[in-house]
Amino acid sequence: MSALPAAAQRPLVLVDLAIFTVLDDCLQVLLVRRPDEPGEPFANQWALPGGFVDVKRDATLEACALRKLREKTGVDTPYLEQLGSWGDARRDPRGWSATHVYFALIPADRIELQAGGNASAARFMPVGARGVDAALAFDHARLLAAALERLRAKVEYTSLPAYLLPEEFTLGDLQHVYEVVLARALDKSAFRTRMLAAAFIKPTDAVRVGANRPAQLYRLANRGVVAYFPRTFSPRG
Amino acid sequence: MSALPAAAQRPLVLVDLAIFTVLDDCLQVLLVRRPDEPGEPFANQWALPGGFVDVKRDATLEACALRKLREKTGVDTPYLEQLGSWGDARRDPRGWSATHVYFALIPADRIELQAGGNASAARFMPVGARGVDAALAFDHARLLAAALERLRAKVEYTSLPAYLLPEEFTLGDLQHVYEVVLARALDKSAFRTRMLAAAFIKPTDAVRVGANRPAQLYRLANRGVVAYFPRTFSPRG
DNA sequence: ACAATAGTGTCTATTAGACATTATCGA
DNA sequence: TCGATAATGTCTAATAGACACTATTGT
Repeated sequence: MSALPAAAQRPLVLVDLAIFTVLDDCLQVLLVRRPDEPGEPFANQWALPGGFVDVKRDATLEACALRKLREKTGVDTPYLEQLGSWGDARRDPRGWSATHVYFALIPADRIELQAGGNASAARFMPVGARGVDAALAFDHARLLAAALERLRAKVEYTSLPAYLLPEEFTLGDLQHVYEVVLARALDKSAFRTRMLAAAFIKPTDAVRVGANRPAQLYRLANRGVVAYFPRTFSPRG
Repeated sequence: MSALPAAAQRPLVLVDLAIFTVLDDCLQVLLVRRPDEPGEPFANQWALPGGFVDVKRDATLEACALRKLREKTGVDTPYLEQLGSWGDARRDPRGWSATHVYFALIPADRIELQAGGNASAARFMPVGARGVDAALAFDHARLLAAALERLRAKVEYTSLPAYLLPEEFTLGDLQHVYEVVLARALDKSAFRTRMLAAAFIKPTDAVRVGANRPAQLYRLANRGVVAYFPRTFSPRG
């Protein structure tokens, strides 16, 4: 049992991505259309972007995820977190396969969709309470469900939604993305106290003007550090 | 890029396990000694138990993890959670490899260590603030570090330590394992209120007698459900 | 002046932590 | 009676949520 598995006995290894953004006041996930070519399973169906690890090009799994992210969106350094891995004998008709799933958050204003490569089309699709409307290829429905569960759970007690915004944003903007992802309203006063106490944002020296009182602009104090709140948002908590 | 990778271009796929228990008032992790055989890297060094996925025997990654867990400990259904995956070109001298890491919690009283198979020895080793004393094979030191970080973080706001205890336990026992894993003392009154409010344990109709007032025995209300507390344990929080 | 959003203040119910007190057993 | 641990009660400081109120812009 300790011997190296014969090459033919090795599972297929893939990386898939759940890339989220907030567009039109709605949480959306990036999907690509499967190519319609001989030997390609699930032709023309929608799927999460991803594919095989290339041992020649990808030094690490994360590098592979970043490469695929860049290829699809043109974005270089969003928030990227490993979600988990799924592997079994039946999820891909081409053989025993294991996929490493990452989830990414990117601001809508930085996206430049690239439909090239293996995908004949790429688009963001709105996410409802139970996922997207389209049927997804492979087991991507459950991968997406897991990504959504993780995202919605973490939004309750972390600063993750800040990565869905442009570099500069107001506290109103921030509250809005929280409310979009959580699909419920939050109290303004409590929200502001909480965000400022967590100290993961710092005011810039600019304000946003409009048909109302100007709003202070903020930016992340440190893009690499996610803030964890000591409690959940839950009402009456 | 969409073509199936040639068999020789496929990464090696492994599963490794961080199996924790509390023994002698100390958090411990199961390690195995690498075999001293030709072609086996890191001969005689300590490592996390694990090995190649066997596409003939393992229907899924989790089934593979459970198989290895059973082979090493004789235990069938402890707490098992996927930690994440690590894959790159250099972590294993035998080639580009990706390992799926699981972490398990098991009660010390159910363990029957099995040293057979690929491992010439297996033992629990105490875990300090920065891991174990021994040097570990491969990149297992960082895998263990990640497992410890996850465990210690989750102990702050979940019922995980209950899986380190026998089926029946007192609130005193429970507080003790929390204190061992957190390496700090907790207030008894707050602890009890919190555990009972979370309602993941239910009293049995038995008590434990001793040289003091008898203690109510509890058991998990539902072994499959982990309780999440609305706050962290942090003092003055 | 008014609409609109930004930002702050006040009140209250809840609760975690600290610590004291009471309870119940064996020796 | 005493030692030991179980279990509960009391007090206080902190704070989240609810909501009212003030501030500052453009039109």
